Amino acid sequence: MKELPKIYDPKAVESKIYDFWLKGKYFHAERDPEKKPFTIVIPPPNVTGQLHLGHAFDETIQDVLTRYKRMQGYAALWLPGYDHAGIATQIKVEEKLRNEGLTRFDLGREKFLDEVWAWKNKYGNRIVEQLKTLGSSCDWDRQRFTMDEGCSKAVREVFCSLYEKGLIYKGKRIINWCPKCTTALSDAEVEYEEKPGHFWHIRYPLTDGSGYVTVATTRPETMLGDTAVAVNPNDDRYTDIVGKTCILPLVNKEIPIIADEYVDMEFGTGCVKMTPCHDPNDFEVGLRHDLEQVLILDGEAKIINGGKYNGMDRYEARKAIVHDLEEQGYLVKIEEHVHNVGTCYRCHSDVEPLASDQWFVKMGPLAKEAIRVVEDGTIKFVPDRFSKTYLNWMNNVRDWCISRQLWWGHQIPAWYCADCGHVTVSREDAEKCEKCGSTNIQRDPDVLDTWFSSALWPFSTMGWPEKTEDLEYFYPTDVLVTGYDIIFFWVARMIFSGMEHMKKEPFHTVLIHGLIRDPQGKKMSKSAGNGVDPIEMIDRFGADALRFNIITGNSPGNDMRFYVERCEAMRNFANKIWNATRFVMMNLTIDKNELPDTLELEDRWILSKLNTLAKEVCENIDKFELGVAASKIYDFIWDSYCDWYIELAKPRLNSGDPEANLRAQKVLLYVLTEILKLLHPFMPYITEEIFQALPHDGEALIIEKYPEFREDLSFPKEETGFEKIMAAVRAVRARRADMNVPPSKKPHLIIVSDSADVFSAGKVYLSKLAYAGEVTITSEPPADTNGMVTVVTDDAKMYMPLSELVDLDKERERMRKELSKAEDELARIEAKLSNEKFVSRAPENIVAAEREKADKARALIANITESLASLG
RNA sequence: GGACGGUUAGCUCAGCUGGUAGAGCUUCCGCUUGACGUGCGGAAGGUCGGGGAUUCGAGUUCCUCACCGUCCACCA
Repeated sequence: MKELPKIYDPKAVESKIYDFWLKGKYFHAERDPEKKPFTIVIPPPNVTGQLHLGHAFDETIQDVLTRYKRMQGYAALWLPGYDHAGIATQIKVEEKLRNEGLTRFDLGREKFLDEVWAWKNKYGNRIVEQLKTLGSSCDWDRQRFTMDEGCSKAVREVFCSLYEKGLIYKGKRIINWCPKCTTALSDAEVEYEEKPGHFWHIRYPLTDGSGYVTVATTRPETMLGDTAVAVNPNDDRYTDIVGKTCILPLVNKEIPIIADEYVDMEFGTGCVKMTPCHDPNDFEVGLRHDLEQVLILDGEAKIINGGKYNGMDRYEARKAIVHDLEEQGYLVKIEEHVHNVGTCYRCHSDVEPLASDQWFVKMGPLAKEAIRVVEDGTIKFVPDRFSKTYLNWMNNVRDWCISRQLWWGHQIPAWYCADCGHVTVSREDAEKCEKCGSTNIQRDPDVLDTWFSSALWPFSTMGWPEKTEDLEYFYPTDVLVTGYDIIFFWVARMIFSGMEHMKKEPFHTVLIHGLIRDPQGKKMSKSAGNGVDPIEMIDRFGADALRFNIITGNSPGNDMRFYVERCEAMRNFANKIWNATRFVMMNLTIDKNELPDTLELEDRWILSKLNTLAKEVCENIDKFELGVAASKIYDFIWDSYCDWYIELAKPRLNSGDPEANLRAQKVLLYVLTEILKLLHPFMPYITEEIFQALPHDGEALIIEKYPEFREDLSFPKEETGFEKIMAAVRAVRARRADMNVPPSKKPHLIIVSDSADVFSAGKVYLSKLAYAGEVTITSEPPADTNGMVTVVTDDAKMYMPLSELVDLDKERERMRKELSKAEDELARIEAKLSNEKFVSRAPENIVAAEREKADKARALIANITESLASLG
């Protein structure tokens, strides 16, 4: 048998094993009518991005599920792919250009796009490779990109079909504008941050000189775009000035005073300046009152239409305007004011609300089905609470602004006719106006929101709009795994897109996980410099250790803190398995994995426990409790298999009895192999490596059958029987440790018990594990217990002659302590049992269990009392 | 303003359908026990945030309060 190194070295194994899987095409999912499909589409990472812990988290969960289902015999497809990430990628390339002293406008659209594609080709493979090092079993043959030909076709089809249905329209609305990215954003792309600011109270004189109105604002520069002042129609204070006009200071423009229900009489002065182009509410009021619209900011948030302030940056203008207002006596007061400022989710610049002509998706009709499928349980969120988050958003969803003033992305398929003004929206590139036939047409320069294409991901990746066999077989997908931070961006939009275009939900389960945070609980970010590089973790501890760390440290939907020490602990776990294997292999003479005909007590014990484990693991994975499943495997391997079963096997292996030796080998190998199967989805590399080194039938662990509960390997009686021996061993060990008896000292062990048969069967193990010399099982305590240490469990009294070590006083004290502990326990149980109501109302089995506990406590007390008496 | 999550051993977290608590790391004691010191054996450590209710019985259900956190909405 080949010799394994003493310490497991993931580096020597992982890439080799990954290549082995690739060569075997195990990741490739074939449509197979004999099998049930199981499908996951990857949340496409940014094509030029780098793997961070968030990805590692997300991908590990998906890989565990995929490998599990694959081993269960499903045609398991994990479909990989990447997102073009419009803004993020364009920003990066523009940054690179800026370092060369260029802007995208210097290059022009076409050349700039060449640059981005070059960038994509340069960095696009990095994240693919990183995903592979993690062990991801994606079907790389089906790799997709949101801007590849097929996905682009899907985008085009969806845009046109929604346009034809009247669900996409172009219109002038207040949108969120990022002056740094110089594009419109959707509502979802705005992040609100609480920032300290001011409330400036400004006086607008009435034109007739009869007084003035005072308005308050947090953005004084917007006054340049004021076209009215509004009051509430029911506000008695202002009834006489409604219909009058006032003079807009600094601008010296006459603007009307209007009445509108929108104004809250209780708030501030009850007078509100109306800036229709820079506030959504004012925009609505403006439409109702036919107010003039004055746009005062350009794309970079510099002042336009603002007289002497033109060309100033918005913050510069704010300062200047406040200064001028104060100087000219219009500034009444300044209050400190903390308010929420919208910022761009990409660059975190303050977003400006401004009126702009943009394309929108009409959400009302689409939301209806999207709400229904979650309400009626067609789509389930795990944990369930996120369905509430989702529904709340979907119920209040506003139209989705989908046009972006970028170049990198899917260009909007709309052509404007210079002659008749008609807009031609078309699946094929238009040559002429569909209405007047003019060739004097120009394509809309804008591109679509990145999320517009990711919304189609579950079906665009399978060939839609063509009717493909893949779609037929693999759609709808099964589980969508993602973080709660992109429920609105992505999950919501996939759901309504799936319902609208496929008439079928895109997945039945949405498994939501939390964020990985740093040890202080802070969000990891590049700017904070507190990020941990998963690749470095893989390098230091192995991918299996990283994966196991992530999976076990977490429960569904909750954030987790990342500790490098935990990776270390999991590496140790991998090493533990490695060495258990080393032990098994160095004792192996068989070349076939099969259970022996006869099973000893301890064999039945471990097999029965293994059987229960398989059941529990499957149950927990099925309900997406991956962390629970993984820890159960961990405990079984470390405690049951390594610390107990291997130790138990040693006497048989060394017994000199070839039959006994053989049986032990067989069970050792069998259980180890089952462990590898159970663990494989979580720790794929080391398990496959070991599987290959052990005698095995199948060609690869990755396609072995996942263990499940087997009635014929369930031995509950032997399990409890063996626990008695374990309890005895533990008790002896504890006592010896307490007395500082070294393992080399092996006294005679006399066991007095009613369960003599069990102890007799375990005699050899007692001597080995409890460091005993001779072991005697008897029904009568020794006549002379003088100088003997007594150890007591529920089922046994044990005596060890260790006279030279026995301090009688200490012994007595200890026994009294144990006695009083046992008596307290019994008192508690008896109190419970003497409670009429408990006995009458508690379920029978619970009462019986309590009675049994009481019996045990009584036995223990009797044992201790007896032993105490024998001490004299 | 609304919704949600958290509050359990020194630290980080488990604890599913109610029957007086577990793990990892840390700490302490001991061990060349021929797989593993990335190890073995043992020990210490918790009035499960406060208060109330339901129940024979509540980290576990309900109400309430406090603190921490997240999301959504947003009155200029």
